[in-house]
Amino acid sequence: MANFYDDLMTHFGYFFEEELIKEINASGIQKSISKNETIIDIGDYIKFMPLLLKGAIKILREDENGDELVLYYLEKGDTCAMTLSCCLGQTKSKIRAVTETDVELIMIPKEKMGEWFGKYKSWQSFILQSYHSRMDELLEALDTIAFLKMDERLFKYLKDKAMVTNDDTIITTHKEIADDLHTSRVVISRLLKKLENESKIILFRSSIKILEL
DNA sequence: ACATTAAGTGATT
DNA sequence: AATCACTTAATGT
Repeated sequence: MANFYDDLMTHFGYFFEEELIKEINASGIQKSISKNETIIDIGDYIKFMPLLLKGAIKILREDENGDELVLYYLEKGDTCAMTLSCCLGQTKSKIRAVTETDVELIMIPKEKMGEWFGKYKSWQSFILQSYHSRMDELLEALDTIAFLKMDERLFKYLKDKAMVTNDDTIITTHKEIADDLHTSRVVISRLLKKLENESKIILFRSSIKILEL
């Protein structure tokens, strides 16, 4: 008999009243997803709203040419603001969500969202707060792109990545980073080399160790 | 040993 | 910062 009541309590217990936790426990579906899976794609209709229990999810935007750009990461205790607006407005997703690590989450049927919004004050403020913090992160991402140079963006990207994976060694290739930051591999290779000379990182084949956190 | 993939480099725009 | 063309090094079969 699968039950995630305890997980719920540890991650959301301080936030939600017990009644609500029980409701989530009753109507949510727990899912484990392995790393690098696309859980929501652009154009998808969203039927569930995810509550993240473990792991991290990368939120991406894609342009007409299929080029990607990372917007922000979701961590445990977070939810995706996009699903909120999609569920409410019945529109398609405008972002892609890819698991950055192995992930455990609870899927909540979208019908419950509106129902709980009126019923539980804690749910209401949770949704509102999520919106707020997602908006902040979005603005931060915008600032990063608009005002920071590529080398600073790159270092911030590495630190963010180390943060969400809880590991100062990042397993990735220069190509992948280039795709995430929407630039070319050559540029990343050169900037990484520069960071290495500044003793901020150490480069290996297919992995990078961050020294300055 | 050979092919493939990741990373480094110089030159050009 | 992007692109090209090429090299070198590590890995896979």
